[in-house]
Amino acid sequence: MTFTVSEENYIKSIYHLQQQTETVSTNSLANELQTRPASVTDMLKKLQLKKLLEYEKYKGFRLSATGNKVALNIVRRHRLWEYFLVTKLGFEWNKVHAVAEELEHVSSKELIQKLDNFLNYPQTDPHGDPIPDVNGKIPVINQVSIADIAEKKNVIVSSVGNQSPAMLELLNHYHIGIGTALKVNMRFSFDGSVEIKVLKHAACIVSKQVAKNIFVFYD
Amino acid sequence: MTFTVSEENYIKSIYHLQQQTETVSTNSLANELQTRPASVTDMLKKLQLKKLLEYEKYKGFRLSATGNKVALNIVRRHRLWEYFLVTKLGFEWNKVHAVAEELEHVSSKELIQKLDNFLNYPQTDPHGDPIPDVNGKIPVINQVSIADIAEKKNVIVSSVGNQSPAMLELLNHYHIGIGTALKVNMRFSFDGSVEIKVLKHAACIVSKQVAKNIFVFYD
DNA sequence: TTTATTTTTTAGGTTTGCCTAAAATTTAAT
DNA sequence: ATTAAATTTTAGGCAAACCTAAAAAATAAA
Repeated sequence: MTFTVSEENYIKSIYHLQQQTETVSTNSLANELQTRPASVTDMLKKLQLKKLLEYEKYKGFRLSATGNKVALNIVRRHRLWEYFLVTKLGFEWNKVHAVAEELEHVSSKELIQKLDNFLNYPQTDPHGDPIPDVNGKIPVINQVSIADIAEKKNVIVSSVGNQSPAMLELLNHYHIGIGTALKVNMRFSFDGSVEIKVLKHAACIVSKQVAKNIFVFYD
Repeated sequence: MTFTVSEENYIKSIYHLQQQTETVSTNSLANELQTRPASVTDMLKKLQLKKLLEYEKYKGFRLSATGNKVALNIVRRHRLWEYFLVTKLGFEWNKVHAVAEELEHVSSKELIQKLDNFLNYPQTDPHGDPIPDVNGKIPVINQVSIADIAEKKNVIVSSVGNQSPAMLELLNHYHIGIGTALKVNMRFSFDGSVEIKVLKHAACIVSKQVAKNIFVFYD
């Protein structure tokens, strides 16, 4: 089965919103896609007809098992392209999203299989997010937010929870990226802010909000 | 200025048809795009309005200077992707067309610039067709068809004029690709067919029609 | 538990790109 | 030079994906 670019965008957005809330609302999806609630309702009907969606009028909705598989495939394509753009073409990791957004809709199965092989089957994209395999299986990465780890521990950044340009700008400023080695010096219980020390750079303090979005490996 | 996928396909097809005939007809374009003449007329009006086309009712049409620039940019993207697919992802050179057809519509300028750099600024695509540079300049490749060269000359295949699957199948069968070294043993004046000898393979005879489509370097 | 507010859906309309059938024009044949 | 045939355009429609404005339903507040 094949889908339009628009359908794929809806499916992908529903998938992402589902990670946070059990069931998705029309308004939140409209907001995510920068479109109108009425347009969302239109598309919901189509997706339901195609058995990609579990949907009852006025009751919210979520992807069906099939819909989920389709979503994972789109996510897979998106993240493989992001990895390609950063590691092969030399894009900055905070500038790949828009381009990957276009590339992900190129549908050739053979293309993605060969791309995956060319990239040597990467496990995560440049933001540290896991790349689903051909069957939609997502590799498990053991990680904790630096808002939650013990002080004085040397750790490696594994991923970043929020990928807005604002967040990425901040991380660049502090010289933090995937793979960066850092240490949590101390945590201030007053507001949950955290003092961190990045190798070869002066110690700095990040807010709890930021800390929650920086994940590091643990075993 | 930005164009829809459909507009880009029309522009590209008009460009290609123009290589053979001075002015393009509605029917031939409809045939090329596997669509109906009436649909073509619709689009012609749009492209004319956007100043991409010189067009007079019932009189045929051709790309304007602007239209030509746009076309060259699309051709550039298409051929860079083809080169990428063959040299990096390991696609067979006769199977890249369809995939490149999708990739060419991804519009990011930065993407194409970085891709070109990554590929090391190739001059020709896997079929030997020249790749226009950022400014639309097409590298000149000195070549002649083997229908026209002297006998007993050792030459290198530079490009193939017809890229239909049928032609590419035939070439694969005779072990002929871009860069293949071969010699024209003799030409039969009766029908213009040509006996050629590919290095390490038995001599074989190709029809005049095939010979006209095999080009080799000369200086 | 009514009433007010917010959310969601329906109704009806637009644009893009396609279609068929019929009319207009050009080209070819008698 | 007419007539016939082929080509091209117009007219009117359809589906996808969006929109606004109004109606319906659900949720929150009084």
